Amino acid sequence: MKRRSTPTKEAVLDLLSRRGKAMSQDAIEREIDIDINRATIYRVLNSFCDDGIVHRIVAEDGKQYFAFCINCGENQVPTHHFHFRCTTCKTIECLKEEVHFSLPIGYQVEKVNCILTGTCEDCS
Amino acid sequence: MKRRSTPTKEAVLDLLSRRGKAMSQDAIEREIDIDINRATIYRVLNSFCDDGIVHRIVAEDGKQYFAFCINCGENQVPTHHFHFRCTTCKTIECLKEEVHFSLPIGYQVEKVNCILTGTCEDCS
DNA sequence: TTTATTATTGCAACATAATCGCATTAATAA
DNA sequence: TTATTAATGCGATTATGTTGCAATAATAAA
Repeated sequence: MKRRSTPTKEAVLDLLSRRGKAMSQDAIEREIDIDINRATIYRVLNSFCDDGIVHRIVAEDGKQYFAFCINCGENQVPTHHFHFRCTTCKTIECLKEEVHFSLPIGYQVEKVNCILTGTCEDCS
Repeated sequence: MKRRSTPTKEAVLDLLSRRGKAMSQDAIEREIDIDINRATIYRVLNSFCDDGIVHRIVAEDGKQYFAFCINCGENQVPTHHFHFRCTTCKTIECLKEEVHFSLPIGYQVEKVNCILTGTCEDCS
């Protein structure tokens, strides 16, 4: 399925890159200029994830957040880093801090999801 | 509000301790001997969390998992450790591996939630 | 032991996040 | 300019988790 360029996709990607932080679907719908349907936003975000353009973070509020991560290389395998969710300004940002771990024998990792929750610099 | 001992609470706690892994509400409802209402299970689990008897993990499937953690001391401040979610057997277990990180200045952490997802020893 | 207090439970309704089917629209290739 | 099919909007649906309320039952008090 070949991707097509649309105003919706451009607007979402532009917003994510301008914010520099991870955003949830509802935050995107609220803060974006144009009117985009909820399902469409999810579909666009999921396709971005499939293409490795943005990455998905699930916070301990159970919600998905999407980041056009500046720290991450786009096409290279991303190094695993911590994310910080601020409960005050409701944003999630990628930290430079990398996640290091070693696994017991026989365990195979596919995904890493590390969230620190609290108050960020701007809000404390 | 003083806690009371009930068959429901005992059954849930017993199941969690026997499993030794974190379980979601639906897994508990499915695997427990007696018939317990969904809302009740959530209420029991939440009260356990409030009392520090079990701890809550939110995986990257967005669901809450609850563990009567053997590695954690019960009353002491828990050290942050990684959790491993196996997509095959649908369980989450506490790893001994501790989470280490340092934060940028001005950031304050309240919660730590680190999930590794993949295939566990038994399933690989 | 009996009674009173109130924590606990079940049920139904509700809230929110996320997905899906389907018809329509529009981006791109021919 | 036309044909193809990806993208979109809409409504319905699924899933997770919570809440209000009346009924039940665990525990304290008499």
